[in-house]
Amino acid sequence: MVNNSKVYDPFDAYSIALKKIEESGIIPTKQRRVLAKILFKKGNRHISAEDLYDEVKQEDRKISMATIYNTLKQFTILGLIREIVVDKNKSLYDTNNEPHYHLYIEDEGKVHDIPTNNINLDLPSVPACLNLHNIDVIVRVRSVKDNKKS
Amino acid sequence: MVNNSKVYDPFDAYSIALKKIEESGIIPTKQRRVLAKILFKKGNRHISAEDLYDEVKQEDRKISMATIYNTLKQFTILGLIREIVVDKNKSLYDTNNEPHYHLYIEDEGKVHDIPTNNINLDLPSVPACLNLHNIDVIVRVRSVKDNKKS
DNA sequence: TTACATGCAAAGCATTTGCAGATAA
DNA sequence: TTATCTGCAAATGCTTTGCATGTAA
Repeated sequence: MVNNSKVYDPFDAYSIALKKIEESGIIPTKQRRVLAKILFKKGNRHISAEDLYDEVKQEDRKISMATIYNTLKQFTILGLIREIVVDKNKSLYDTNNEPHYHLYIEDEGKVHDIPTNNINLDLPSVPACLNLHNIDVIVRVRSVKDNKKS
Repeated sequence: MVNNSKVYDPFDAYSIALKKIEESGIIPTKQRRVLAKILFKKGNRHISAEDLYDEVKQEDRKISMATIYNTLKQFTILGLIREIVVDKNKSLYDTNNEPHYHLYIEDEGKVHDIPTNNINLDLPSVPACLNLHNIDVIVRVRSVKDNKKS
């Protein structure tokens, strides 16, 4: 018996995530709960697999990279997080489930959210033969101090 | 002496590209001209490094992958093409220099252009401390026939 | 008990790099 | 001639996979 039975709190992202995990049929193992806590107990995040690995270590635990990747994939399929591909060589995982877009500061490798109400995106309707999955908007910027050519 | 001295045609994308290459100071070597021809003589394209490699081979030539990657990077820096990262493990290079956004059909791995006049994107103004580099809009869709969950 | 999950190490794969030889001007 | 470029092979770095072991219920 897993002892994580707290009362479901519809305003707590971690609580919501745990509920979705349980409902989905996958087992809420210790690793999955630890990762969910890191992901959802600290507000909206844009976190890489390696960041997660390090944060687990900071809690004097250890979860293998294989499990971290597996879990990130499962959480993505469950709709708990969203993968954002800002750079060829690194995926970030976004815990913000509200519609929003991203400001990517290239020289820092950091992502910030842009609330949707600041953006007005009128798309032509998607053809009936296609299922809309996602709309990624990434505004790519560089710090002014970093004035390398174009 | 490189024998590619045709009259500059301001309406031909290949001609424009060659001119920019010459003006930039990099040498318009045979490899660079072959790649520029493939990129710009066939209308707007979204092509991967491997696609390019294969198309060169179809012309009974051979250009090494290292050179292809080097050239794509240089052309990107020169502003001749734009790198679009649709998927974690593959970059595509876009020869369309007009402002536009992308429709990405995930199960096919294909990208189509969405003309800008079909989209109305009102962004909050970028803070003065940042240089706007690019805005990527990727509309991710799946074929209806491909009805895997979520 | 048993299906499912984890973790290690190895594999995979796109991309980059080091460097010797080739080439443009 | 000489700076620049090319191509091979090796290296890199993120991510995935195979498989033996562990675990939740």
